[in-house]
Amino acid sequence: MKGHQVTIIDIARKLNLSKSTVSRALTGHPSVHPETRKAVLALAEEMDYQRNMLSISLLQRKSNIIGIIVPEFFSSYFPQAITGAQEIASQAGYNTIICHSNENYETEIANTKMLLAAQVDGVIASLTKETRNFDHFKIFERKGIPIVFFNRVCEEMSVPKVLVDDYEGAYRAVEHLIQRGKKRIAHLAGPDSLAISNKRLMGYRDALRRNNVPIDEDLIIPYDLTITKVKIYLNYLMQLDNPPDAIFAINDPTAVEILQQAKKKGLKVPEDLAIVGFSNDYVSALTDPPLTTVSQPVKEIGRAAAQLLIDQINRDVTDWKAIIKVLKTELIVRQSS
Amino acid sequence: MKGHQVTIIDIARKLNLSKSTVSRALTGHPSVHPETRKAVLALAEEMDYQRNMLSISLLQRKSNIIGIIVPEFFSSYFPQAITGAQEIASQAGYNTIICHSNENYETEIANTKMLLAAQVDGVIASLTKETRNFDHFKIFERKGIPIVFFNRVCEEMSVPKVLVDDYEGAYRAVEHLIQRGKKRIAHLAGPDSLAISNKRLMGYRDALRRNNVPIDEDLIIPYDLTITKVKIYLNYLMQLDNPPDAIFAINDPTAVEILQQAKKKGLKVPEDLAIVGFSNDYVSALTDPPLTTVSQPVKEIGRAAAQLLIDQINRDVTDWKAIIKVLKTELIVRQSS
DNA sequence: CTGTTAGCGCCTTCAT
DNA sequence: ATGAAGGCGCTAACAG
Repeated sequence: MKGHQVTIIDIARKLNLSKSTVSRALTGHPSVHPETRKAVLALAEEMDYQRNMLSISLLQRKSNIIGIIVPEFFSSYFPQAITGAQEIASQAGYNTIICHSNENYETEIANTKMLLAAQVDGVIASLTKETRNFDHFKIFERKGIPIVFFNRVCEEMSVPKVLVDDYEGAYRAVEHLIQRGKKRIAHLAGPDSLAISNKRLMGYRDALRRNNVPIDEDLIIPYDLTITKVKIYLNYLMQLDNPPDAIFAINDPTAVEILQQAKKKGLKVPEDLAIVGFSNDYVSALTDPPLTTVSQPVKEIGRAAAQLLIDQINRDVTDWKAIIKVLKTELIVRQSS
Repeated sequence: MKGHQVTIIDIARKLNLSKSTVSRALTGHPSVHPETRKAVLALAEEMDYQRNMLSISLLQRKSNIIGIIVPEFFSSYFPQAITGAQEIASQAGYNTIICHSNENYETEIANTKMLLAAQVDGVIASLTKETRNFDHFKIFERKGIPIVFFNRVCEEMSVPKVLVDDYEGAYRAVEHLIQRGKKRIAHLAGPDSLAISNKRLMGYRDALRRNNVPIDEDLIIPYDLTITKVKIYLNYLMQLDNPPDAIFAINDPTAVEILQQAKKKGLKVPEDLAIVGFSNDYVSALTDPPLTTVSQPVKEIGRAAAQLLIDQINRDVTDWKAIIKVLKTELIVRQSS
């Protein structure tokens, strides 16, 4: 934007026309002489004219930008979800600004401020594991900017959300381990700040309870998703008097790390220790042995979130609908269990 | 942006001040009464006032947005590179708009048009495997908008680029296979539209040549990076009268797929077939056996690209420098070779 | 079919 | 220390 930008005025001058006529020709307005239109379009092309969205956004009070905030970019989950969201957004004429909060609450706040300043028309977000206060998200609501959460959602805000049946998925995963004959099933859980952690934990508990497997609180370890800590918890678990014979992990990166550490300890998977993850990340099919996991339709989640958001944007603030969309998971049984 | 946006005028009215005074207070201009400033800042806070970047961008003819175009989001490479780039960009006060071309030439063109319309101050790009014409990128140069390529760079444009020593990396990888006693080393190469394909291929050839291993053109297969085709090529190779005893793959996803398919065929890795990849993706350490690969400092590549871009943005068009930064790779030997 | 005018929200002269 | 005026690039309303 440093060199001289070609504007409508440049074209108007060269063609001896008014700005408005040029503008009309460029925007496909019907009432403009075919000859004039042709001349304008030809010159615009020749001069590499490009509409300045900034001014249009300012004028129309609509930026056609959607902000997306995700906590990390490490697993294949969020990149995939973003891909789905962008697909729908760009079809609807929206650009996207992607932010990662890097699992950091302060960064998340900074991201929301930035999106606000950028005048986004809507926001799709998934929380950091640290987020317990939601004021920075509530500002959007107050300003009439719709927001949609997915995966890591804000429970206390009544806005659209896209989820999977975490409880169900966890339940089936654990029941599967029981059917495999496992009696001491541990759960490496997520932090209790995240609703998905709690839902998966509930699925775990209920699966044990209904199958009359005693619940041992020592086998339930909530952790902060810092992958390097997995080793410590695995050591702890295996040194119990009555160690687990299976672990259900909150997500695939965790399961993969358990697997690596278990192998290092000389444990046989699944004989000594069965492992089940959650999400069906790209890696989970490639490990040795391949990982049993609960798959979710990640791209579809992104698509759904974008669609719900665009619906909200097109609706008047007064009839916003807090639709909660729950997608299905599927248990994928591989050789780690 | 649908509800009423709080503007400087709103604040001015409530405080019985002029717009300019409020603006000055907000921007930290020195010549404003401390009392006034305090009142303005307090009210701004209370009203959730947020500066409208659109108008500022329009006025200053600088959007503070950097566009990033990458071909895919599937391997961990591009997400990681983007993370590095955003780190530097946001430190320097730039937002980023991320586009994926999805390995599609037309989409790449659409992306560049969009970034142009969004008035980005600069662009970081990595080409699709299909891109052979670069007019859509040259427009940026012509308009005085700097552009930096990384990984998949445009050879015919004299702009900053960030690369790794692909030739070196490939050379060392192949030499390593030779040292392991392999005699028939195949290369699953990338499409010749990409410079990195050719450089890695040259490294492969030279390593064989200098070590007096005959080059068999039948063992060199350029392909379009469509992962599903790997199976076909592996079948072809293994059915040769004199099949390969090792394969050097253009990248890790390819190597991982070769590994999976080889195992399906009952081949022992590395005894029957050694495999080496390129990039040290997250997965490559987790496969069975873990993959030998050439690692690159991906995040650092992203950082370097962003830094070079910001340097260009801050320089006058007349003294843009086409700095080419080459980062080091490192051979990581694991059990697949 | 074309031209004129006004203004989106902000900052920057220039004036007081 | 504060105000008033102008304009970034564009479109929409109102005139012909």
